[in-house]
Amino acid sequence: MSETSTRRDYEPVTIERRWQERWAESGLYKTDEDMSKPKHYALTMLPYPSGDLHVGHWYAMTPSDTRARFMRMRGYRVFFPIGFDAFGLPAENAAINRGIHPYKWTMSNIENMRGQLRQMGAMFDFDSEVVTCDPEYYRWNQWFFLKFYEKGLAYRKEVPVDWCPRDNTTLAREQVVGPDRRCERCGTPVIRKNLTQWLFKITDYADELLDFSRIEWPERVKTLQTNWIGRSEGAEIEFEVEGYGPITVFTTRPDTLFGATFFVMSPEHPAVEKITTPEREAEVKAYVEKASRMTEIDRTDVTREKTGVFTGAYAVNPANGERIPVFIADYVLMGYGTGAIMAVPAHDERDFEFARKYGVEIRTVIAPPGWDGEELSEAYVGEGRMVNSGPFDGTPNEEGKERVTSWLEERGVGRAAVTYRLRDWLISRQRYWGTPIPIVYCDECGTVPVPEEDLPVLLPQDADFVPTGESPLKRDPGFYNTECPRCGGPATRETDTMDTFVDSSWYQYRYLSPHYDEGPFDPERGKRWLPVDQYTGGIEHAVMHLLYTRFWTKVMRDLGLVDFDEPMLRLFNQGIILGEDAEKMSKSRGNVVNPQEFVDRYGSDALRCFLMFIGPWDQGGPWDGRGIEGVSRWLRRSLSLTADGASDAEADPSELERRTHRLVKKVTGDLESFRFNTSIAALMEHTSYLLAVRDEVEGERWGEALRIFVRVLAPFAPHHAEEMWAEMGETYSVHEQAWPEWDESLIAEEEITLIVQVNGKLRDRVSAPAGISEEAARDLALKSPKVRAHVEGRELRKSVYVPGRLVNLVVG
RNA sequence: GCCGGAGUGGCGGAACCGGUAGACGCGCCGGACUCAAAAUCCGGUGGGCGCAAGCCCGUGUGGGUUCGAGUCCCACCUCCGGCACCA
Repeated sequence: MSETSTRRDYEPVTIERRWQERWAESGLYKTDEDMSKPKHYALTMLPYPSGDLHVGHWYAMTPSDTRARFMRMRGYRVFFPIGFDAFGLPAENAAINRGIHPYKWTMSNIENMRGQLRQMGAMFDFDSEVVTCDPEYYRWNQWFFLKFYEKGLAYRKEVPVDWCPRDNTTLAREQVVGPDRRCERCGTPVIRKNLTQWLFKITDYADELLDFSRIEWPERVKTLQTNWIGRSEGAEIEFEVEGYGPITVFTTRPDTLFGATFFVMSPEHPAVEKITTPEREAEVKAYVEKASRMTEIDRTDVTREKTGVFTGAYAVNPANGERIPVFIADYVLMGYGTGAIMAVPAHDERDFEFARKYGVEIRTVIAPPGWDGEELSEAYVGEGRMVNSGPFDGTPNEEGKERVTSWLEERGVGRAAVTYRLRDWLISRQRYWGTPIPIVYCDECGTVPVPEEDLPVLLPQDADFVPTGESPLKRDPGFYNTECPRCGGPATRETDTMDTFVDSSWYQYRYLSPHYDEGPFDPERGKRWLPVDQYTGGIEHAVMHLLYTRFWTKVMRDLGLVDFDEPMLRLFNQGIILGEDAEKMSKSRGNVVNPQEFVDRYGSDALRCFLMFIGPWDQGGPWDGRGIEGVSRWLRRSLSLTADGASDAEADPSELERRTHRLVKKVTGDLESFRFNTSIAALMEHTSYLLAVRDEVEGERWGEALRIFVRVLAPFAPHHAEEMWAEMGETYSVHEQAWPEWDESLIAEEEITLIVQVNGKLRDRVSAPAGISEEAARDLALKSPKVRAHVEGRELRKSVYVPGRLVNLVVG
């Protein structure tokens, strides 16, 4: 029977289903607990249960699976769990639109997606699955909240918050994106509100979060987080405001203090009302009023002309005792530093613009190179020597920063200070579908945490969850009204729920023991598996999830729950898979690729391999519907390798061996560094070679070469490799086989192709023995007629020899 | 404006340490099989000149370093991502 006729009815879907069943029956992917092996905790970001796995999930998860399988074959015990990030807005919105309860909607989606995940053929250990909307899970969100509260890391405060008018809830600052400040979820521009909200004190960890020395993460993420935290070093300086008292400013330029010719406060600064003189009151009030009505977008528009009003008050510059006018202006933000600044127009562009407009003195105190004493035509922000600065004249300004700071310190009017851009994490959400915050308010006892033993505070099933701007839980009397755990008197519950980023901040710990009920995770399991060795997921979480989970782990360490500092040692960010039109996939564009269609037609392995083949994983790229055909063709062709061939043994056996070992080396190196695309290219190339020599290789050697090939293929195309392995009569399962080793000495070739260049230009390729000497190589090169044509009649000045590769003849 | 990243055939991409530019795949062209088509298989495929051997050009642009540059350095252009009145 010819190979084409046996393969004509090749049906990947049938084969794949069969193996998936066999794998499940035999428990092939139950987590290996053999403690004699080194551990490898591989984690892929958990999906939101939106209903169906889209091609983006495949793009994120199947290469992660390939990597995990590779580690398993290399002798690690691998933990590769999966779960569902099940709280959040889409469930509620779907519920509102279709009248289904969010719980039902979410659970049926999860059920559906579990099946789809199995179809991927990934080695997920489904026994460790976590569903974050399960009380068994969110109970521990509440437990953590109480621990944070005890440590003073959870607090409630009236703060200006970003409010999404469409989703009817507050957002964390990280969840407001773009220059026009839109909601990260729905794209609606956010508005400002003042609300009393719960926050987590992530700023306590700002400095530690800037330290990436213990993790191998992409530079990109480290930079994004560093910028987001935005550490600025400088000084706090107290300015005495006449008739009021000291007001503190923050500056990064204490060296320019002598040039502070005016003082500016944010319109929201609490002292504004008190310092304003009666004759300026009306104007100041009007300005404050106007500023408060302005949207955040207009307020922070850099291109807007600076405005402000004089308060009538004067402050004293502590450096030189000069009286300087106090203004309010909306370019000073209450949310950064102290909400007040010393304005140095000569050395700050904003202050310069303001001073020009309002006729304030612009006094140079840092001399630009070659400065002749005249007034500057624009702010000079560069380096220079201090001038007009009393005792500091002549000091280089960088040195001046420290000297002025200690001078202020000695006089008790200033100190070195650090300010961050990072704000505390606002976790309150006015929505139903989230973890209730375990706090009770009692008239007698005030704010009372729910005792640990009363957890979980269950989310009521029958609440009316339509959002109105207030938490739906407030309208549920059964939930809202309760007893004070302290005095037993009547009390009410906190009705806000937690940001869903709380759920994903620690899920990697819960996976270890999803049903453990004495703590968030079983410490014994933790010792075996923590921390996560390799995390994979999208870059979009750089300053949200990836920052929160680092914060969370540091708090867990300080709570004595873990003994390490970082949750994930290594991180790899995959790119985004785009539509065929190279645009982001979206329903409105109609360019969404449904993976199911391709699974049904070509099989999971073809889809997996195609997604890995498309390009570098961190780059993403457009989907190419025809490209998958090529991958499918390759897999089908490779299947015929297992059919018996003739055994005339004509092919060069060392060539087969060399290529096989070279393949192992190549794929091993590529998989170590996530280069799936070139791995697949090498596998394809090797397949073509094997097909070409198949009838010319003696049986034993052929079998050995093929066993290596199939094992190397296994992480990429797990079903396909399993099928080939079985057809070869090998014992189940290929996925329990060891990753093949390669022998460097077998890779080396005896004959090399020597490149011959003349003046750096390629002129010929000649065959030469591998260890050829420089002299011999040069002589060989000079014998080539092609080379001679370029050398003849010219002087050979020198030659460059790269052993085993090339010889370059330099002629004049 | 500031901070990252990237520009290579018709397309996705490869070239990992400065040493054969374009691996692998798609597409396209030609051939085999077929009554025919699909599928499959074989061959070709950066551009220009040439019958050919071969020669010249070619990795966003311009310069530089080097025996040799897609790769290193300088300047610039374009695109993508992030931040942005942060004192």
